[in-house]
Amino acid sequence: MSVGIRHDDLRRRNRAMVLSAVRRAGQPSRTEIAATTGLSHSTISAISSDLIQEGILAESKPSETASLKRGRPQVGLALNPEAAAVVTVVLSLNFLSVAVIDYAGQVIAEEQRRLDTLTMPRDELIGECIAIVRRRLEDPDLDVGSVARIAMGIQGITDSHARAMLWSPITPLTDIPFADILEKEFGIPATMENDCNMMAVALQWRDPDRYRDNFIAILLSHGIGMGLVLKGNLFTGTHSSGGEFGHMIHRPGGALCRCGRRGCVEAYAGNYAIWRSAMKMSEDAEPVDVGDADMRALAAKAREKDGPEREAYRRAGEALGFGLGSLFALIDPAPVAMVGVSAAAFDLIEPALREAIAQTAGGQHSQSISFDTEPNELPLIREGCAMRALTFVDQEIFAPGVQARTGAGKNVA
Amino acid sequence: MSVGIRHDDLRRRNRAMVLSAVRRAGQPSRTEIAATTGLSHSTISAISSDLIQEGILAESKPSETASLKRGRPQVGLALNPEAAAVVTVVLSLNFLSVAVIDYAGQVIAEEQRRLDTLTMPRDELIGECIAIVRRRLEDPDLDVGSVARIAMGIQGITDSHARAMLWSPITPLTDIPFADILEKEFGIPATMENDCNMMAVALQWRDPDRYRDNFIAILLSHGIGMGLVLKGNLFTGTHSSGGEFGHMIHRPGGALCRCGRRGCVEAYAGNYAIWRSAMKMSEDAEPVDVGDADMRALAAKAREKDGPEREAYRRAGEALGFGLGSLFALIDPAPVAMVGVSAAAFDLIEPALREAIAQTAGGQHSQSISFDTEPNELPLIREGCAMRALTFVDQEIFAPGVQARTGAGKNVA
DNA sequence: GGCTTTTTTTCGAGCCTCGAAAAAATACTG
DNA sequence: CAGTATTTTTTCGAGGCTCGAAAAAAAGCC
Repeated sequence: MSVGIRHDDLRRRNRAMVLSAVRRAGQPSRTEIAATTGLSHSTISAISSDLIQEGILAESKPSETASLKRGRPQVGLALNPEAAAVVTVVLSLNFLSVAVIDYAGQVIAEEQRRLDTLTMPRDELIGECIAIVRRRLEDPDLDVGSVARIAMGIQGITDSHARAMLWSPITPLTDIPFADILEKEFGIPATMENDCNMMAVALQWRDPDRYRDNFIAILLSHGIGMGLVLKGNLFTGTHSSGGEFGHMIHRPGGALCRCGRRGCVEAYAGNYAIWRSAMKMSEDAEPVDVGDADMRALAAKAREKDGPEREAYRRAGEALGFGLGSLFALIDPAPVAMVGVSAAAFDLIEPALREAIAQTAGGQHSQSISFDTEPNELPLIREGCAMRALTFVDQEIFAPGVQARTGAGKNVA
Repeated sequence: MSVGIRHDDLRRRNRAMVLSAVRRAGQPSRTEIAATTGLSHSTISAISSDLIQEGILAESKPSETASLKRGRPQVGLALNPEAAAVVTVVLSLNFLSVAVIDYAGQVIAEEQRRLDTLTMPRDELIGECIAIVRRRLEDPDLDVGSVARIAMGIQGITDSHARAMLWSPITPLTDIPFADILEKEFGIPATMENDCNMMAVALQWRDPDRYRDNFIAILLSHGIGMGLVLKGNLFTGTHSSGGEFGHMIHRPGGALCRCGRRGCVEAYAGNYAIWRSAMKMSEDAEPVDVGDADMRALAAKAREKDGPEREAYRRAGEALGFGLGSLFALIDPAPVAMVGVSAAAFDLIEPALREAIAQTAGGQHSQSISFDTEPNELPLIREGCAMRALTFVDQEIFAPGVQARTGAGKNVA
């Protein structure tokens, strides 16, 4: 079934380990790396010497941190920003943004564009994505040859191998193999990632103390999405990106959901559902797109006085609470990050949510369930795409490292 | 974070790989092992020669399979039954059973006992478990020294490290660290496993074609439990055994569940819920224990004519269907095995189940969702415990293998 | 300036896996 | 029935990798 470990895998994996340690720690010394990886100093010395020679890592003068301890000062190792670059493409409702990011994770170029995703024909949508990437790649300031990976993020369902968009609320089009399209167009390996998964990846890098092994990122926006990290790994479905929290069933046969079915969590907690409920429209009313400004105004009104607006948020909280309760029955409680425009209204949602979750098996330790909010999802998605692309480069491009150095590897110097 | 690969890990892992290949294939030749593991013939030859010398594997004469092909006949490698033994302990409602199993997986001794688990005090319950194991271990026919692992399975929630029973429907007692208790008593490493997880493990060994990487085992009995295998690995919660499918919320504020909460799937699909509904009792009625024979009679009645009995199964199917729909929204559809006494009534459950699941996002490809039934859960649980214990021996006891052979390892012969 | 302390590199030993070739064990062939 | 072809298994030397110990390097301390 799974495959044995060949001898050459050893170096490959340990190289990846070292790169991962450097990316995580920033500027660790060789001694620190030896400690975190459990490998011997000699091994770390050999591997890092290789990586420096190959231009992947660089020694950094620790200017002020020195002169505190006695012995030989530690030399920090850092990622060489010029070792490679990656491109992120984020496609969301009526909005396309692209960024070029160096190997150390710094944004070195970006471009954003409004477009009408809902009505665009297939060719045009694909064309826009290709064009915006091409413009960045043809930027004369940029060393095109060093771009080693493209990571595209989209709101909606992707396949479990991160190759294609299967379905998305931002367009009626389905099954667009963006990863293959971009690879073919630019000859650079690409992936097509789910937006909420990328939010989770970004949170793991942003705040590793809070979001390390088990946590949940929930997008509260027009739709309801989820990115799930369990035991340190991003959770995906067996066929698709999975984790469609918004389409768990809250009330069988209940309110009409954007997906055409009834009773989904999203049909009570999505922006359109909150709006529909606040406007005292029927639960069968066709979902409409509500702007962020309108949602903020709605939240303000709900805070002001009791009424249908406040009730709408209460019902959203209830749906989210019972949904989380069912989720927690499966995976046990974990910290939650609420992301998106309605996360800014979490004060209106939280009481009913906590009340609902307390009525579920998953809410047994409801006081230990923590919530954090982040209103702006786009930066998170881009950050997640960037980290995903960079760790791919670490592990798949720089970790084999054998085909690059033709023989003259470690015996020089 | 995760640790680098040391040089000695290599042999250890590849030994484990070989043992795993042999356990899976039965009597593979060295050539077959080389093919499945991807290791070279020389490596397999060296490792298997070690394992044979250590008495873990044995060559087996392939009596009739030979004389079909031309060249040198393949020599089958098999697990040496006497290399070790494991003990399984299965504790279920009013029933305790223990078995001793040899390294090749054959039962070599067993004992079963009825006891009143619901009223037993803590010391007595623990005492009975210890006593039954002791009786088997002190059997003069058995080589006690070779017992390398005890795996205990119980209906209920265990912790994610498989050390303790946290909660169980078979006893009002909570938080019994059975694994520690057995280890202390017998000086043999032990685990405390969740019953449904063991069902899933057993199915994976019984029918690897059908149940390989992604599948669901659902226990339809007094309560509703689930064992989940995703991407080839048993799924567990972050703190507990997790996968409490029966306590996902079907109808917020709905029928009274055995867990004291309302609207759980189990409160509609557990034996007591079906019974309660068929007897036209209130949804608030306290759950009662229903015997297997009564359930079979109820199913017979439901098959006979339309009426409250048939309606009760219909409602159970609806709850299971919406629950599966929510589960599939998270993990995508996968084959399902229905286990337990009510699995024998799956014909009564299936129509409503399929109808419900078709109304959910997870049921999008409802025709591709397959169901299989197995009325008897106890043999599955024991089998799962046995395989879990045996693979532990493969990987943790026989795979280091270094401390056992003092120097005189491979250079002999 | 010598001594202490800490980090990093060097060096030889010990394993492990691999590929190629040899050995072993059987069926086919004339 | 002896020789040949075929397939499996073992043997052997080469190449790599990691490790521990010792050496080297680079500071601060007195």
